[in-house]
Amino acid sequence: MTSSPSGRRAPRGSLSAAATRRVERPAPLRQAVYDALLELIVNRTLAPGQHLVEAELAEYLGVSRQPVREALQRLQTDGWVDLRPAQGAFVHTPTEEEADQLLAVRSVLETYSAKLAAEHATASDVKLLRKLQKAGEEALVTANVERLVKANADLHAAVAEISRNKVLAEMIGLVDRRVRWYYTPIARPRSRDSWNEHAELVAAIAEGDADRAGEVMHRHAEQTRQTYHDRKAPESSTDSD
Amino acid sequence: MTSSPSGRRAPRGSLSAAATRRVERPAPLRQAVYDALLELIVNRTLAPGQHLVEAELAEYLGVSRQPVREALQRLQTDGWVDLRPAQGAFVHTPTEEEADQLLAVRSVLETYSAKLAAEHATASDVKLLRKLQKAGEEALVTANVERLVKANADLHAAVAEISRNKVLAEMIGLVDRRVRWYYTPIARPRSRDSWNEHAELVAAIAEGDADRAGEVMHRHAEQTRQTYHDRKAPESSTDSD
DNA sequence: GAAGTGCTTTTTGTATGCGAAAAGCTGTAT
DNA sequence: ATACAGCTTTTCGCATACAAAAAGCACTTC
Repeated sequence: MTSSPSGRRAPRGSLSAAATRRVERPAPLRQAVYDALLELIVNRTLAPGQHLVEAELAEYLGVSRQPVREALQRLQTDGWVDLRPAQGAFVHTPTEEEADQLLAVRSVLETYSAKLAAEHATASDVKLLRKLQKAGEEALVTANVERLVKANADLHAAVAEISRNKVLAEMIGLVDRRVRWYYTPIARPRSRDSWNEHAELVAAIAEGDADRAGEVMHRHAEQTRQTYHDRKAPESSTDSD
Repeated sequence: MTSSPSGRRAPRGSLSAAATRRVERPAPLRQAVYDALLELIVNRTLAPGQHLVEAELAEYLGVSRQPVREALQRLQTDGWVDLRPAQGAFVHTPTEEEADQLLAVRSVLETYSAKLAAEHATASDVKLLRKLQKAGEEALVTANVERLVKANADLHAAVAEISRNKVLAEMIGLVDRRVRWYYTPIARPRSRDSWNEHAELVAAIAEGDADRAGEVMHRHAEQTRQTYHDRKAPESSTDSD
């Protein structure tokens, strides 16, 4: 939006170094556009298969085509849209096969992530996990789907973070977001079990038991995968939460 | 089976369906630029840390800044350059930590890939693997480093392909290329052992022994990782064989 | 009436232009 | 001589302009 240059003055050397938190960078417009489009895709405003016309998006977002183009191309490499050579961008249509493949890869990555997390977790890490676990269980009580999804994502992201492998964490982030996109419409039924498994996982990490953490996470991921397959049969029209 | 979703117009009855090879698309310029820049980075023409000026690259490649920009941004998401907000692109400088993390992720992904490959390999798949194995051993004899690196990449890519998991294969492709970038300078010494392990891997896949294939690949990947660490400190490792 | 062909419209791909931010340099004052 | 301030240069980020390709439509023809 309007990023008015509100007198951001470069601090002189006289300022305390600790407080000199790198002032927010001009925030590249393409990033904002990327976020906006991703949000529109994830919440189904832009339907799978839909043709995305650069000019339309540009006008809708109030920017020129250039940032839109750049955002679309990054969306492609991240698997959200298909960019056909001289034809433009289409919202990616997830196939059953692809969903399963993503879930399989996720399972492998998350299992490894859990193992590493158990090896590296500090006391404060465990504290954070317990906090997230609690937040998830609270969301479970209120049956707020949106909060549940976020709590789930936060916990998994935290585990990935604690694994101390940035490359791994980044990959998990990408895969998880796409899995969530496919999975959200049917996320409700498994929530209870899912959080019980999470609790088990946190316990294993707290004990520093890598093998057990990996095993629990593997079971958790495969369970999710199974649930996806079981649920896939009934074509749900609109699930309201 | 998942048929083509929508509107793929059936070819005229008069045309042979098999021969209707989709004519090559105009080949977007950004793709050519991406490939060119990646090549320049991998072969060290563009050194790590170097500042890449759009205008210079554009002139050098004989195109305008636009395709260069788009290529640079994709290079960023793939981890080859760092795009600092208002400052431009810099060739990514791999850290020791990052290399190890990549090797770790690669190990996990490739292990899973090998397992799947053992489960899905057909007779012709095995034939292909044996051919690639033979090509590698020949390259080993001629001691042609470039050919060796390519043969190695081809074999691993083939295994990923045979796993029948496209998502996995794509990820392995990304990770492997970066690993190779870090690893190539020291690729020579381990070639012999490496190809012995490859032979073992192919055998396991041919037998359809998923556990063994996974175990062999895991050992192979961890060995590579170890070699990387040993080599990094230019100790007098004398002969590794 | 149906099929094929050529034209028009739409949309992408590439190039260029312009403003702004950051880095570098020079001159001056202490 | 050094350090700071202000200016200049460089380079990016975004907008716009133009050309080429593809899709859609209407017209013609058999």
